[in-house]
Amino acid sequence: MARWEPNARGRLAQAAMDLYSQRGFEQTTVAEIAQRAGLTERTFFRHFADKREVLFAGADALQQALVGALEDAPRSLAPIDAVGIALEAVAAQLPERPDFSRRRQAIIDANPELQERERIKLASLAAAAADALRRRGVADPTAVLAAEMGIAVFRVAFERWISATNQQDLSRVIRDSLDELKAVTAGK
Amino acid sequence: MARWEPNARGRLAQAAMDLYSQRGFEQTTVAEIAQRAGLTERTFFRHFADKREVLFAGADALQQALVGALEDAPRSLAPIDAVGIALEAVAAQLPERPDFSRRRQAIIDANPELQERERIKLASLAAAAADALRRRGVADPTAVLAAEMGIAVFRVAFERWISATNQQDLSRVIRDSLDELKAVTAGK
DNA sequence: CAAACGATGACAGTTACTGTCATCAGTATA
DNA sequence: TATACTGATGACAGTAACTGTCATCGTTTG
Repeated sequence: MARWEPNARGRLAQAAMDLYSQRGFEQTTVAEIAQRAGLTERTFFRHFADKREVLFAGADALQQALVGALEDAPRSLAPIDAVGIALEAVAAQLPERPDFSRRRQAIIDANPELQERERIKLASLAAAAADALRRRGVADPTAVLAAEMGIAVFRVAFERWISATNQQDLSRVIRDSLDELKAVTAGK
Repeated sequence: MARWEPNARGRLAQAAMDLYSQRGFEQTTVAEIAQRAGLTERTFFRHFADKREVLFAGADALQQALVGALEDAPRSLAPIDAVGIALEAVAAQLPERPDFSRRRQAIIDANPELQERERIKLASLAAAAADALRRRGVADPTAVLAAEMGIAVFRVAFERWISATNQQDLSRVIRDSLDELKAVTAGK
């Protein structure tokens, strides 16, 4: 018989989501999360670097999808369009239904500390995209700007996607938002 | 005679900059900052919301300059060009010489927590710019995208400006960077 | 001149996070 | 089969960021 219940990390993440939803992020202590998961506070910090990180553990997979897609994209594509393809690869990593993303985003939107972490994760995505573009031969500052624009498009599209009224695929919303971006910088 | 030495806030900010530079942000305690300023830890937290905020207290003035310039800019300008003018107004708030900005940025670049705070401050600038654009009659998502583009341009330009080799005005670097942005989204 | 004010100090309390050592079921090794 | 090793967890003490609260006492105001 196993010495411990399996999937400690998953239980911690679930307990954290539940408590952050119910009481709010600040009003939840790590001790409470650990207790609900049947573990100790110390073990929480072995699985997650800090109290916020439990909501952002999935970011690594998104970053890998982004970079992989940029490496595979046809070299003939302009930087901004390669980024567009990469954004759709990121979208493919998310569940088809936005329910989970909505729950998670509501928690983040209710707390400034979590918004800080979200922004730095997005900045990290942008930096990884810029690196991948440079490996495609795109020079700075074009690489940085194309990457930042891609992330801006993703943010706008994601927000639309999880909005209550939206009916479309994230992939579709991304394409539309990218087109609007191109119109903006064309000075229209 | 005054009951206390004047400019407690300024002394705290100076002490913090000095110590963050010498020992690094993490290795500096708030108690040390307060002691160097001749005050107590409790007083530090009356002037600054947290240990990071002491490096970002100037952000309010930048935001006001940004919004003011957007309100004053000719309505005939395309959103992205109005944003360009607003960025130059922000630049005018900074000292002409990048020395101070370099010192400050070196501290931030050495610490992830400070980078989080920097990013959320920039995000706040972007949100304020988007609001100002909406008041100019620019619809979403154009307003959001133009604002985010502007902040991306500012980041790139600022980094160039404080680089050791740069000789140009921040204002000039901003104009150049904005032109490069336009080239990116034109699909070149 | 008395009362209200406002910046600061003193001090106790909470909690995020870290370092360190012990525990012990499972696994590899001699 | 006995022994050593491993790896996830617990136990526990410690640091430091931040908060709440009350006291202090020059300054300002009526």
